[in-house]
Amino acid sequence: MTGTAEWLDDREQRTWQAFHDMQVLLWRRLGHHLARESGLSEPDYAVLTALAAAPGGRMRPFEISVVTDFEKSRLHHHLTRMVERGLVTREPCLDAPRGAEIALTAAGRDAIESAAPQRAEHVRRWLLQQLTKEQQDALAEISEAVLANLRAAGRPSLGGQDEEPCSPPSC
Amino acid sequence: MTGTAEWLDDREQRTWQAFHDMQVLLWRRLGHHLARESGLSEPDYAVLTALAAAPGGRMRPFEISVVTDFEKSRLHHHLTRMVERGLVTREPCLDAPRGAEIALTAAGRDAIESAAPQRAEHVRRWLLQQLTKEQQDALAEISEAVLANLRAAGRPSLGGQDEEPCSPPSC
DNA sequence: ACACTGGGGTTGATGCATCAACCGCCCCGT
DNA sequence: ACGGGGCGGTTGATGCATCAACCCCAGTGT
Repeated sequence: MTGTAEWLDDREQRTWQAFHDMQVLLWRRLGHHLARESGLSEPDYAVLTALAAAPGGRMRPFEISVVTDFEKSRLHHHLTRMVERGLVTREPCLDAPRGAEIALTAAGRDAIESAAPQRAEHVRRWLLQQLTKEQQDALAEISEAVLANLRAAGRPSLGGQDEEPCSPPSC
Repeated sequence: MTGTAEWLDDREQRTWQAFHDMQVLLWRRLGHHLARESGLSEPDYAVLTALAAAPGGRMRPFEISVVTDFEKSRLHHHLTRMVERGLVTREPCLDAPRGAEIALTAAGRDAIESAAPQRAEHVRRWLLQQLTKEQQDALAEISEAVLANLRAAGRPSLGGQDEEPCSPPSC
């Protein structure tokens, strides 16, 4: 189609395969430890982290969705489950008629404060400690490069050009 | 506890944050493209790839679970959905009483054969082309190092030592 | 004044992931 | 011959992710 080969060459294949497998296993491991030791899921952790950093432990849902990068619907459903478990409360927003406000409960703050150091330890143990300092920096640069490209191509209307969010040659 | 600081230092934090965000966005992008262009999910793709590489397009479920690294239960549920969509069939296994056999249908083979080149293109476009060859190799080495550690610690009874699958100091 | 649009939020349906328990059968030890 | 244990497979329950549609209100244009 676009003149590219059908599949990946050896170097590409090795990189992709290793990256793919590593990533799957790493998330699984981190998620399991988080759940077993803190009773929190990854999205729980993301939401609680955002709330804990906010003044008063309170945020509007759409603010949370910005920092966690969750769709509003996903976030709403997740908040509903978190309310049921007593981690947060959903209150009507005072200065906006149609708005809601999410507030951390005491249990929620306890949960995130006890989970955070464990999380740091796990990230070190399963990822960072396996790498030299040079590799850590290399991984940061790699990630930032890939991320920049993803974000650039994911926002069609931002730089002024009406670029396609799909693949460049033929979409 | 183990003498480690409570949270990550600046270098660690940068690496972790970038890696985390990159990974989330990259999977989202790849998954969306796969779904929109091929009508397949990531697990569909993994299962179909395994089957397409098997002689006759047939495998026992437990064989699939080995190569895809899916739990048997997850795999069973997923296969059920794939059967309903006509991608594979589930047949009683001839030479094993209690066993089943999964076979690729014509539709399943079409799906994977048309999806594979697109997949390769996406992996190149969103990951590999953003990296220099040195970075590709660095990412492969990083991934393999992390993966080796994950796999080693994930199998307590293999080297002879009864090692903990949890963090090393206190589990 | 009135239709339009857009943002914040909600809902329901569907598909995917995980856990726990269970069934049948084979193999092994005694 | 009989009792366990383990493996391949199945089931149901629950939580998470995604999509599409919808509601309400505010601001805007005309």
